[in-house]
Amino acid sequence: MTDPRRGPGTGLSRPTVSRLPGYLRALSSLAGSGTVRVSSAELARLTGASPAVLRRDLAGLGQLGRRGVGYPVATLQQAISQALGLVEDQPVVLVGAGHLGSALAGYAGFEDRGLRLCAVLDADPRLIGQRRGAVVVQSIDELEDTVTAAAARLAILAVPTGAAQSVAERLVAAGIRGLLNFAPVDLAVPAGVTVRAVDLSTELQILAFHQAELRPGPTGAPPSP
Amino acid sequence: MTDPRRGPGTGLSRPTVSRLPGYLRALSSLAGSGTVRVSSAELARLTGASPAVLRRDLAGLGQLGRRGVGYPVATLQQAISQALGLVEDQPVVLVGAGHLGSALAGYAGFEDRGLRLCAVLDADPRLIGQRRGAVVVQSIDELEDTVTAAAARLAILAVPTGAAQSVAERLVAAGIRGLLNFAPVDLAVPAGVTVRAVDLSTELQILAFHQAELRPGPTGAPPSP
DNA sequence: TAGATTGTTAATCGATTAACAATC
DNA sequence: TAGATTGTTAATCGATTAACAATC
Repeated sequence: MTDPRRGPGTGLSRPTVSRLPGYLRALSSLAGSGTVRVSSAELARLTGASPAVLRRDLAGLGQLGRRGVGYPVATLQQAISQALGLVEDQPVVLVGAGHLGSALAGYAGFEDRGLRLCAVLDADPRLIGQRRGAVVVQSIDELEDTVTAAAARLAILAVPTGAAQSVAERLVAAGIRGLLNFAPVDLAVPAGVTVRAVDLSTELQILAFHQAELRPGPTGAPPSP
Repeated sequence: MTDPRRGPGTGLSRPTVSRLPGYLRALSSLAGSGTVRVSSAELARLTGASPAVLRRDLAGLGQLGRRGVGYPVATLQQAISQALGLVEDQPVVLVGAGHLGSALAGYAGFEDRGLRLCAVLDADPRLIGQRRGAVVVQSIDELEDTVTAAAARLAILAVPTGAAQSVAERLVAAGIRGLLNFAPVDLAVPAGVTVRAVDLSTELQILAFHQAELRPGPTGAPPSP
């Protein structure tokens, strides 16, 4: 056994975990329109997954569907929320109240999705005291106290590139275990801490490849839809 | 042959393409500090990839390194830029000049990374004429003309969820082939168009799983770093 | 020459797909 | 019963890893 990356008990692969939020979103939409039951074929269509992958993913969460019938929407929502650790709202600390941080704080989907923005911090004294979403901007000096008080394990980093690494280190030292990094830099963190990076350039560069790749090939006829 | 997803000539796998921007970023940093040569071990360390994956990825771009020596930084930058289709700056259209759109427009790394923000569009008449980054906000009525005039194939969608699908359709009809979607909705697009989605909730929910997973297991002792 | 490092091959690992028996 | 749909198995596919020969 070299690297047992799977968690204790939960036998969910990385790709499976990355698809669960998408299922959850589609299920919320279905629930919102009063749908109580859904088939793997329908949910797959809504999320872009294949029906086989979907059934396999869901089978990993327990005996949720009924053969010949489908899946109960509410049960599925509960099971996925539980698997992701979102049964109780997860407190999230946001560092950075600039343009990007403000936009993220205003995101209207935290509560609905098992997340709760519990604090916004910034180093700029002029921003302290201003409203962002449902909270008031605090000084970054209060970082450690805030993370501890909220028992937060998730944080969003929307600070200038030059500050990202040191703020990340303070967050981790205070107890943060999952970091969503919007600064264009590769953070170094200790084992046991997960970083996900969102970088505008990276995303656009990947898209650039795909659009460049799909030039009309040597065969003259363009592919029909 | 069922689904030849690889492009004409360029034999780059999806995971390889998604790693190239990271290499490019590390190389820019190296070049900035005057480094002219780098080994796969060092570049791997900087980007978090394994040296073997890195060499394999780069081998797909041509004969770039020299055995016993390493890779020339400048040559590598050129080769990756070429592979991604960024030798000439790619024009990018941004739709949405609200909080998020404004933050994205202010992103200071477009030019350095082979991208050029060529227009910002919004439906709100009060925003039209305001500066965002290096450009002035135009009416969304000019969407088709703008995309055509710039020959843009990449666009960023930072509009309200309810508007995302219809704006996406207009962009695609005007010639956009790669869409970076910040709205929390699964866009339906025709074949040949690539969508990448950035969703705050999705990212945080994935992080929630990882931090929940890493609870101390049944064995008493916490894992040492 | 000796040491270093790439490019490449073969082995391993893991995920997806297709098919179908179980079961509602 | 007949039709539908899940849960699961086996086959396929693709990526990563480890090792090393080639070569600077």
